[in-house]
Amino acid sequence: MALEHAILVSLLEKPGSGYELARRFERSIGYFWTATHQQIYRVLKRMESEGVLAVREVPQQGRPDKKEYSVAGPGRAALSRWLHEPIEPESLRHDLAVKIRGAAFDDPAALVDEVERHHRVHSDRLARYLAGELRDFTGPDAPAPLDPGQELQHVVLRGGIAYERMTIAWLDDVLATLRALGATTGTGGGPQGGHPGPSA
Amino acid sequence: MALEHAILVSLLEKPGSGYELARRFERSIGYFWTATHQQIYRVLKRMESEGVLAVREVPQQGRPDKKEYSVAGPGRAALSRWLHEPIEPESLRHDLAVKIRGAAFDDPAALVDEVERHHRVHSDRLARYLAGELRDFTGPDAPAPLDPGQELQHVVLRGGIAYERMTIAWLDDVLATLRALGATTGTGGGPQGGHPGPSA
DNA sequence: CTTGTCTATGCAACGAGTTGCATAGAAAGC
DNA sequence: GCTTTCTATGCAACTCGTTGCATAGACAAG
Repeated sequence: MALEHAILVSLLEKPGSGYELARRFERSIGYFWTATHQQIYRVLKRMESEGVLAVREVPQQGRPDKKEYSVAGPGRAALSRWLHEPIEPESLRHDLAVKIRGAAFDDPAALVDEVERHHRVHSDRLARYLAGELRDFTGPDAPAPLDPGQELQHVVLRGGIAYERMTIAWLDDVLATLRALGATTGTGGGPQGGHPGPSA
Repeated sequence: MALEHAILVSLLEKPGSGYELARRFERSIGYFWTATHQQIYRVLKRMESEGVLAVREVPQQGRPDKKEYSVAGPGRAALSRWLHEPIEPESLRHDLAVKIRGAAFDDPAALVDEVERHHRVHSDRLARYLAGELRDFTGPDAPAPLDPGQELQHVVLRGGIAYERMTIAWLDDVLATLRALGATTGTGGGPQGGHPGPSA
């Protein structure tokens, strides 16, 4: 399980509550890992009971108290152990690719809108990543000599940027392919809807 | 659940047994989806009981009998319905990225071997994908005018190829970053092991 | 003649991840 | 006054996915 380790890394970068972690997982850590608050609370509780995390009740004003978690000694050791273990290289799980192959048995043109929607989502993500890069690493307000932790965060972010750029280029390829199939008339066995391609 | 839909697509492309599906999921379909045989058998059973698949017992010689599944009418309809529903754009789950950020709290140089191993795995995958592309789509033995189903399979494969190329380039970036950090001496707080960088 | 590999299917148990719901005070907008 | 939004935590139920194990005949290598 890597959620555990993602939490360790995030808490080492900065201690925080389950709620704060959940928000980080929507932002920076979310570049390469996602988790809901339920999952996070459950795992935090387990990790605390195992002694890898320490908790501190922090009373607050104008908002509910929070439990601030930080990494205890055994947690650091557990992370270090994991870092020295080999892990399986990832394999993709891409629903959209399943849909694209499935379109052969339906109307390929009907997928154009969906693919365009994904294109917009990935373009937005790319814009956010690039803004984050400028803010934290390459812009004038960024710290001049980055420390090792920042260098590593930056290279991970560059990975996210490369991923989004690649995906956007591929979606352009998919759109061109779908439109070419539509132009030479559909085939599979599904319905044929005249579908004026929206301006790309 | 998209495993169900991946199975429908695969069985529409060609009917087959659970075992055969499992092997396809290691190859072509595996470019964008993975599943173990357990998962596949379980889901096949459920889909059959729901009437979306039809089974046929096929006796064989020299090997155990098999159950050949094919898509029934309701299965086709279910796939069509799914194709017209919007799906969530994917989010990454990249363990290696977690490790890279975690390396800030350990010895960054110790990760070089691991990253190089991933580099090799992705290079191998790329080579396999390119060989498959030549065999099925762009080589002299490939069918001259591709039918729509093949065009769509090809664009999905091009996605796999683009993904592997992007990943390999990023891993090069990661290696350069790790080595640069190693050269200027480690930092995080972890152990410092002299670690002669293996030849790139 | 034993070990290992390949085809082929399956159960049982567990762990990971999602969805729906509940609570509760504070602030902000209508 | 009412609804919505934000912070903050959590339970319960469910589905998805993985791991370990079992069976069983055929075939190949040592």
